[in-house]
Amino acid sequence: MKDGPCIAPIAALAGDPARANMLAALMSGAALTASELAAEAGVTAPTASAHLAKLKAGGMIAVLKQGRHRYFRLADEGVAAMLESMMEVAARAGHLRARPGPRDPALRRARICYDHLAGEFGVRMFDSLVAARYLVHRRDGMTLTRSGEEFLAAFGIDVAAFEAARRPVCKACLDWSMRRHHLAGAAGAALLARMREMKWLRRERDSRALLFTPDGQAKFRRQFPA
Amino acid sequence: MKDGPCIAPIAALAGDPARANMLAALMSGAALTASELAAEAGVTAPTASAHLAKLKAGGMIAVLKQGRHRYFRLADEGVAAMLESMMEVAARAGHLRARPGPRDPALRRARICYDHLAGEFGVRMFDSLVAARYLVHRRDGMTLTRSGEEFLAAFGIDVAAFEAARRPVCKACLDWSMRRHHLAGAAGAALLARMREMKWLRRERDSRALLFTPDGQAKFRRQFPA
DNA sequence: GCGATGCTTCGGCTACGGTCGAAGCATGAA
DNA sequence: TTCATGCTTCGACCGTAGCCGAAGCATCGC
Repeated sequence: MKDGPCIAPIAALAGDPARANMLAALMSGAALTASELAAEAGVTAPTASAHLAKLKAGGMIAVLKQGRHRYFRLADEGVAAMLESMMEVAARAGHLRARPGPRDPALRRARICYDHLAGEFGVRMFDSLVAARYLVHRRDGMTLTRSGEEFLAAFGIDVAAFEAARRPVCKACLDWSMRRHHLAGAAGAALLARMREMKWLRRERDSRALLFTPDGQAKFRRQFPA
Repeated sequence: MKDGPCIAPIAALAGDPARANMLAALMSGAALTASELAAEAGVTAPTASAHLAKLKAGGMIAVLKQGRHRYFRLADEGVAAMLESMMEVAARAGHLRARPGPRDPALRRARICYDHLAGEFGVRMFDSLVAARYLVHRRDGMTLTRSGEEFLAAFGIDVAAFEAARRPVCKACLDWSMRRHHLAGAAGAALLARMREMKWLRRERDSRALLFTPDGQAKFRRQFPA
């Protein structure tokens, strides 16, 4: 079995935390620049450059030169499928790990994931948006529908700003506590920001937990019916 | 995206060559002992022990104690699916990598893969055995049929010895140069051993290439028609 | 009981690979 | 042209993780 397609070098590519973060960010299907990926991975530009060169050499990502930017995306469907299956295994392992200790319930209910809402509330919002067809699944990710844009605008969000930002508008992010999806991307971030603006919730000190006010919770339930 | 199931530790487990070899060996679906896996990975017992402990901790493999042996197998279908998808990506990358430089043609034709025949000859033998229904696909691997056993016996192989050995009799091994399967496992090893015994081929010095004699090649073609 | 076998733990060595700062190329803007 | 931005290359540092030999536990066979 020394022959066969040896998975070690491929797996090793995804095995580094910095590269794994980059790949996870690219799972949205969007093409991101080297700088964006560096920020996503939490490393400096030189380090990111080295990582991206390796991912490229390993056939995991494809690059598109455009002006002085370099956009990176996953090489093909196969790579995306592989990452997906890794997430499945990781989620299962993580799930089992979470089983013994009933983790902080506040974190399970609502927490901040990078810059958007995760946990039970995050999953509920995601499901609600999908049920209302404000958000639809597309090849390679999620898309905001016309009615979805109107909904966000009515919610007090500057939808036009999404166009300006290079960041993907909608991104489904797998929730480690629920093993379901919640909304990431620019829209996910904007929704959380708006909720904080309206004082529906506040961030707990020194924690990623988000605490809803009674009033905020009621309004959330009305806005995002199960 | 800091949340989500983080794939890095999982991928890192499969990213080490020794562990990758172990996992690949377990892909047959069989349960193997620590010693067997150590040999498969080409490391000493202590090293293998450490690797297996890590794989276990990561939820990739399950262990079954039986007497003074410890049998290891893949934890679940999800892990197998993940490894499968990795092999797909690896094969694709390997294929592309092989494209530019026409690699050593002798290696492409016939080479030793661990202890069995790989390359064009290996694939041809595999296809021929399948076409004759000496070998059939089953859930989780290949099986030698009754007529297949008779065929091997007529070829001069001690089929009864397969039972004694704990090693899986038939195993399909993906060929990196052909991107097709060839036969591994005890039967694959026995077939190659018998061919060497009959002087159909010899191993090239300091290489994994196998050189067929003109006579051996003719007999091979007759024995394993395309 | 006693040795043999299978596996694990321990200690120490080594090397590979990730990391960064500084400098070097490109490309686009002024 | 000249400057600014985006990215890469270079050089050096450091930590982690793989590796083995020897010794230590278990379990089995006699």
